[in-house]
Amino acid sequence: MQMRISREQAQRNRLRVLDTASEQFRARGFDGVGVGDLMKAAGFTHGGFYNHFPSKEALAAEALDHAWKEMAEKRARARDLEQLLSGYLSRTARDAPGKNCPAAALGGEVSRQPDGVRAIFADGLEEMIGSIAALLPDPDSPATRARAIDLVNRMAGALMLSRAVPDNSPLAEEILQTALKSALSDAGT
Amino acid sequence: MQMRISREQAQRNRLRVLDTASEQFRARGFDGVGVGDLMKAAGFTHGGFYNHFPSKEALAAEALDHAWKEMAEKRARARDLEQLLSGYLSRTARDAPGKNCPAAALGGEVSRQPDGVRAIFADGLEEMIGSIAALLPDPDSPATRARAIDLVNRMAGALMLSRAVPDNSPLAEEILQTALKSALSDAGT
DNA sequence: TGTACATCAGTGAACGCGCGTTCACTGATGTAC
DNA sequence: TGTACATCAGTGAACGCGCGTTCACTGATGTAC
Repeated sequence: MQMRISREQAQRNRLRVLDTASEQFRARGFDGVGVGDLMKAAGFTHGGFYNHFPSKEALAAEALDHAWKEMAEKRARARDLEQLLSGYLSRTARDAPGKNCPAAALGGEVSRQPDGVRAIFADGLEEMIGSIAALLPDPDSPATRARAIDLVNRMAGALMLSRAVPDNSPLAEEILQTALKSALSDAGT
Repeated sequence: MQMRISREQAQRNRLRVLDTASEQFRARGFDGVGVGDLMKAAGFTHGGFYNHFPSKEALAAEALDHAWKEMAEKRARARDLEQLLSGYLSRTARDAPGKNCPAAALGGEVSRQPDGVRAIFADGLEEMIGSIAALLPDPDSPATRARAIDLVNRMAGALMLSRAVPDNSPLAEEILQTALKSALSDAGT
């Protein structure tokens, strides 16, 4: 039990809490994760939480932002739209909500969050739309933006619905496969 | 303060609690509505709840089923696919989650619910897919089922995302309008 | 470079509060005769 | 049809529990000289 950690270490600890929160919130929902659970999962006791964040709500906002940034990096790594879509609509992504798109995992709950959280959600979503448009032909046209929005709706919708339905059910699989096939053919080279 | 109501009245009261729960859960989420809140909103005190339902979880399952049935009736009233889509993807629907599609309102949370709830969700979703396929040309072909699934993904995705984004933001509007336009053109007569 | 003191990240007990659920009670309804 | 009694829908106080948050404390880190 060591106390009074160095400032660098404290910053690393803060980041660890944020990473953990970002994953846990997506996996269990904002209400499904307590401050105590969270700090324990990050390897701390609950009391220290308020050295880093003013409230759970403030953490929720920051964790959502963090999740979007992680997704943006992942998207930047995709070779092309096909690779991006088949990763997003994969069984692997379906079964790891904590490591994947916050829109699919938290969209429903975000609508009941305070405005700050919703604004951050909108920023991340806007960036997702932009990065998908960038992978389509004629990236800056309004028609392309519309196609990108439609793709995002399908992606988030399909991933969310596939998760809601019972695990390993044929419908769960069918939703993902159908969404991927339609998205690919609509976005066709 | 009158007690010991007639059996018919008791059944009507039960239904009132169920209606209220069905709306409140969609509007505020399962975790956002307490048994106390709910009974109060229905016009009762909390204690009587357990005369009608064994637990909040059992109510959640039944209320979800109830919501799906309500939606099925609404769909049955639609003249054609165009009318169905423009109602589903309207500002009115966006702003009244409690009276509209449980997939868009609760999909994310359902994935964290017990299997019973998820199975009921899947049944309702399956029926939604079927009733949309029925409005497309060649209703029974596998290709039509795929189109119906794709439409459902877009509908639920768009409604959820439009709600998550700040109220009255241009993006909220754009998501709905874009989704409606794309869905209509893909489903084109 | 060494010493003395202030700082503050993390600990864990404690807080008030709201939750889901239980229970003794009430008194009109439903039933037996 | 009338009377006596059992039933049970709804009430509201009470329960244990977990939540978000606070706080006194610890002791190594950071700083002043």
